[in-house]
This record gives sequence, structure tokens and C-alpha cells, in this order.
Amino acid sequence: MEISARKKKILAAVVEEYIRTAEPVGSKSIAQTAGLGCSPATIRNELAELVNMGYLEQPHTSAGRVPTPMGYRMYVNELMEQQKLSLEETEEINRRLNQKLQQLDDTISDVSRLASQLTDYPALALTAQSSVTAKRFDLIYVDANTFIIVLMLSSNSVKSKLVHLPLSVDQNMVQRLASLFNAGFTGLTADQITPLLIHSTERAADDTMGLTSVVAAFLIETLTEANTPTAFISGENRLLNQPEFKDPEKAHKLMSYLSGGGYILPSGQEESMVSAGEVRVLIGPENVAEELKDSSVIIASYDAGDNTRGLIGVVGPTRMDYSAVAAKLSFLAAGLSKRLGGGEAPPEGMHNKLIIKGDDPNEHGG
Amino acid sequence: MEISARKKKILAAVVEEYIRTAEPVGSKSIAQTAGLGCSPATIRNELAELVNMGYLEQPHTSAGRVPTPMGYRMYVNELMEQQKLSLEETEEINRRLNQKLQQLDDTISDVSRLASQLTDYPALALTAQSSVTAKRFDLIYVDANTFIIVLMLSSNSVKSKLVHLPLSVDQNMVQRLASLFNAGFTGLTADQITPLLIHSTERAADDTMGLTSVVAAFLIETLTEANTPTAFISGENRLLNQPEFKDPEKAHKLMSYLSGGGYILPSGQEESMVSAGEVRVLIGPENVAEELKDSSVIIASYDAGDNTRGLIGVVGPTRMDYSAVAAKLSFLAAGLSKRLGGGEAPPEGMHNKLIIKGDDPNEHGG
DNA sequence: GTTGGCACTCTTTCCTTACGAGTGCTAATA
DNA sequence: TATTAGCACTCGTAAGGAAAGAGTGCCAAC
Repeated sequence: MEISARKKKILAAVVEEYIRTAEPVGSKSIAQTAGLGCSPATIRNELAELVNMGYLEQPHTSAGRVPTPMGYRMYVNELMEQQKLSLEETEEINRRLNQKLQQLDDTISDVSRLASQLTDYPALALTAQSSVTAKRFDLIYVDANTFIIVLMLSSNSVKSKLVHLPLSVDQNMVQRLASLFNAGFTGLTADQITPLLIHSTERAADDTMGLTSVVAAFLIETLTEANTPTAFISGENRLLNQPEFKDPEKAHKLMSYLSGGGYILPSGQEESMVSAGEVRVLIGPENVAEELKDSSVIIASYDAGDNTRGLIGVVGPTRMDYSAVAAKLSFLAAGLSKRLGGGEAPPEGMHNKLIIKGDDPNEHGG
Repeated sequence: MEISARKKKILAAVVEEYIRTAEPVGSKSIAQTAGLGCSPATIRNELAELVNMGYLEQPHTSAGRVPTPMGYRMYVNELMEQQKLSLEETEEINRRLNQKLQQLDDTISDVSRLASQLTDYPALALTAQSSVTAKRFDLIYVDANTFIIVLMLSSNSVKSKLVHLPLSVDQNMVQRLASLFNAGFTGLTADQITPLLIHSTERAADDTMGLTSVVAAFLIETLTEANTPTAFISGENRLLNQPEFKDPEKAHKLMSYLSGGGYILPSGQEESMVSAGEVRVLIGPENVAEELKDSSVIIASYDAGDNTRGLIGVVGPTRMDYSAVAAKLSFLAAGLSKRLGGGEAPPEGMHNKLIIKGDDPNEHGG
């Protein structure tokens, strides 16, 4: 059965009213606000059908209607209007991005904080999983017992570490080692750096002091860290703003799930699930994690340069302001991409052309 | 009026029972548990006097007794038994410290997370405010448009940054600049680096491309960052475990205060308030921040090396397990000091000799 | 297809009552 | 003088019940 235009209007009205008030929506208030010239009784008939179709439900017989996940899904896919951010909002976001943005590592936490502040929901930011390799080694001789490892990565970031040794370092050896590493270890991923390779380098450098393994260990650690996507969550406490979490039990469960680095997306699929410039919405039971079955997640991806993508997302009750949050995240992601990504800058006003993708492709007419 | 030995015993029993159950404590339960051979009626008389003296209060006429902040203070200063950590606990802490500890920057968040997990309260970690200066500069020429700044600080950490320039870099210039910076900028604090100094260096290096100011900017930024104490708070959500925060309003207020980097100690006095090896307890109204007047804070300081100290602290309701938390924090701080500080390692079993200092020196007999 | 009317349902709120934990006081006791 | 038993009293909390109110479903009329 196809859903009529009026039903759509009514459904949208219910969803929006419910998002606003968190109270079941009655026929009367719809008749007043939705602006379609008909009486509460008519609305009631339509509502009853929407319940039958699975878009709405009643908490109990004499209550108003509440959207089901399916109702939200319909709303997000077809009914929701793209929300435009006000000039002040876009300026605010840009200002804060410019203020903070130097290196992704430092900002991943700032980004999640910003997203949380903007939306008033808990927010998370994920760095992209990429395959970073070493591009260049420098070893700086400081004194007889000390040298500095400087490691430039394919992602064009630089990592460094001060190494103290109990033994005296030979300055020639340090230089020899740097050349050997530049020759043999650049372009390798962490798991291509085998003990065998290290060992043969050690011999080639005539290294009896274990310098080679120190440098190699730092390299492996750095690469592993750079390739491990890290998540940062902030603003968990904002859940408490939402009436659905007035029960501390419930709030605590979700908050500790989030704080504990609880994964939002099926691991390994993070970036692949959201393509660039698009915002994905996971509603209630569409989430994989048991703890999120009553909540919704909105995720945008950003281009972190180097052909990798990261994610920013927001978690809230299913009764979430999808439109506003999607718009904000989309703009934020675009701003991040512009600043981090090497690639083409998103066009001005890009946040208006926001593409929202549902979870289940069957459900939205393509 | 001096407080009798029996009153002390009774007060301690009330505090401990209340900490355990979060329910007002009646005379009967004390008579049973406290093991002083007297009847509830006797206890009642004593309790009434303890109320008069200000150590206890009654929520209402027919309820049991609850400690006042003054009662907690007395308990912390004089009555509380030093809690020893079990072998498993100390081993667990040591294990996790060893696992994580490489550089303070990376671990400040880990430390606060660890403290929070151990105590099941929100925890914060503060880096020490110190006066870090530059110790050594290296500039690595990468290609015509790129070089790397490597900056070694007096704290013996190393910071580095990749710099891209629109103009071609002259390799000689890069080296000249490094020498000039090593000669003129080491040992200076951020505010000693004046535009004048930068300008004269620029001329001395014959730098027409603005390299000098790029390096100087990085230096200033790094020093400023290193000297700014950063706080990290985690586990805010654990507040929800406590029955006193079953009201989401209340919980949210405190949590957002904490998340917002709310300051626990009067700013500027952070380290000076807690001396090494000692644990400080701030009970309820002893706190300066309005938001903390109903809560208690337990703080330990650790030696971060380089004559600087940092803090780890825990926030909870006044009904807090002072003894256990103090023991854990103390051990944690000692462990951190041992690993970070240059100084003498704390003696084995140091957590047994824990010194607890109250807020107000007048209140505990010296 | 739409609407007004009306009986019905079910939650929420408020009030009252009963209960019980714990006290304070008094008088007896060691 | 300190302790104890006994008892009336207080006050918060839980339980029960009635009234209110919001919203529905359905029917008959338009």
C-alpha cells in the first residue's frame, strides 16, 4: 500500500512534534499545527492507518502517537526538509575550526568536542584507518648517550623521540644507521618489518649496542599507532539533557558504553559505511550494538587527506533532531575535509546539497 | 569540649556505615556493629551530643544520623584507618602504569582514566605547570620547499613539525638558522622571545623568506603549550553510580562542570596546595567552586621530574570512601613519581605511610 | 471522504491512610 | 553518675483509591 501525500504530511508532523516535545502527539495538536484543513477526527483515521502500516505506535490506548524506527526512517529518507544553517552558525563553526586546526592528532578531540557542543548530543570522532609508512628517517646525535629519532611518515606528519642509552653512542654509527633505515625501511607497513629485516640491518650497521632495535621498535610503534583508528568521545553527559535518559540507570548504561570506547559501527567497516559528503543515519534497532538499539546515530565522514577518511558522529535518542544534526555534521565534515584533505574543496553552500543515506537501501526509493 | 574516645568510635562507625549504605545510620545498627558493649539507648545519648557538637545531623526528626562535613573532616583527620591495598591491587596498578607510561603527554589521559577505573569515581589528572625552555634546535632540510623543525625541550621531550613553504628553501640558510636559534633562543621562556629578538635573528640569518618567524612561532607555541597545565577528566559518568546523583539534574550539573574543565582548585595554587607524598582531602563546603560544595575531592600530587609536580584527583559525593580512595591515589601518585620523576624513588610500601592533610590546619591537632 | 459527538480507556495526580524506623524522654537500675 | 528499658511521638514513605484529563475508537450525520 502506497502512502498518500496527506499521510506523509501527518507523519512528518508527528515526528517533528515528537522531536520537539518528547510527548506522544495527539490528533488535535496535529490538526492545529500541520495546516492541512481537516478536523482531528480525520487525522485520527489517518493516524490509525499509519499505526497499522507500522510507522507509528501508541504507548497505550489513550495516548497520542509516537514514531516507530520505521517511521523515523521514512521521515529521514523522504519527508525531512534539508535544514540550512544560519550564517552565524556556519561562521561559528568555521571560526572554531580555524582556531583549532593544526594537526589532526591534536584536533580529533577538539573536533568531537565541537560536534558535541554544536549539537548538544554526545559526539565521537574517529581518525581514519590508513596505511601509513615511513618516508624518511633522521637520527640526530645529541651527546654520547643520547640521540633523537625523527621519523617522517607518508601522511606527512613527523614523529620524534629522545633516546637515552646506558652505553656510549658512536656518531658514525648513528649516521650509518639512518642511511640504512632510509634505504631499507621506507614504504613498509608495520607488519612488513620483520625481526629478520631488523637483524640483518643490525649486522649491516655493525651495531653491537642495540640501536637498530630501538629505532625499529619506535618505527613499529609509531606506524601501528598511526594505523590504529582512534576514537574520541566527548559530551557524554549531554545525554542527561534528554528526557529519555531521566532514568540514571539507562543513562549510565549508554554513557559507560560510549566512554568505554564502545564501537558505533561494526568494526572494520567504519569508513566504508559512509562515503564522502554523505551523512548516514542509523535509527534504533538499525544499530548493531545492543546498547544502541534504543538510540540513533548520525555519522558524517571527512576527507583526512592521503586518500583516507575519518568519521564524526553524534549519538542521541531515536527522538533526535535529525535534520539539524545532519546539517551541522555535514558542514563540519566538509570544513574538516577542506582543511585536512589534499583534495578538492567542497563547493560553497555544500551543506545544502546534503545527501542523506539510509541504512537499508531497500527502504528508500532511489 | 573534648570529644571522648567512645564518641570517636561512634562517629567513625556512623561515617563508615553511611559510606557503605548511603542511608542515615540508626542507633541500633551502631550498637550491633561497633562492638562497644552498650545499648542503643546509650548510643542515642552520644549521638545527640555529636549532633550538638556539629559532627552529625539528622535529615529529619525520626531518621538516623548523617555525618556533616565537619564530621567527615574529623573522620579523615583522626579516625580513619589507613587502608592498605591488597597485593593484587598494587600489582594491577603497577602493571598498568608500566604498560602505558612512555611520555607524560600521552599518559595524562591514561592516568586519569586509570584513577577513575580504580576508584569508580570521576578522576582528573593535571600536568604540572613548569617553566620549560628550549634546549636544542635542529632543522632538517627535506626538499626545496620543505623542512622539519626538531625542538628538544628542557624537560627532555622532543617536539617536531613539518613545514611546507611556497618558496624554495636554501639549505645553507636552514643550517645558519639552526645555529642562530641554538645560540640565541635556548633557555628562554615563551615571553622572553620578543618580536625584537626574532627580527634581529631574521636579519642576522639574512632570511628573506620568513623562515625565522615560522621557527619562532613553533617555538613559542610549543613552549606555551608545555607550560600550560592541561587537565584531563574521565569517568564523569561514574557519578551516576552514586545514589546522591540519582537526580539527573544534579548529576548533569556536576558532570558538565567537570567536563567543561571546571577547576577543582583555586587556579594558580594547584601544585602549591598539595605537597609531594601527601594526599589532600577537600570536603563539601571546603571546596572553592560552588558546584563542588556538595561533593568531596581527594587529590594527590606526583613528581613529574624537572622539579615540577602534577596532580591526580578524584571527585565524588561527600559520602566517599576516603580511606580507600586516598590509599589508591597515593599509591598511584607514588608510582607515577617513580617512573617520571628524576628524584628518589618512594620506599617500598610507601602507601602505608600515607599522610593525609586536611584543608584547615586549625581543625586537626598537630 | 469528512466531521461532530460521545462513551471508553488508561495514565497521572492527588489525597488519605497505615506503617515503620528511629528518636527523645523518663524512670528504673547498677 | 552512667546506663538501660520502655514508651509515646514524629515524620517520611509506601499503598490504596478516587478524581481528573487527555486521547482514542466508533457511529451516525453531513
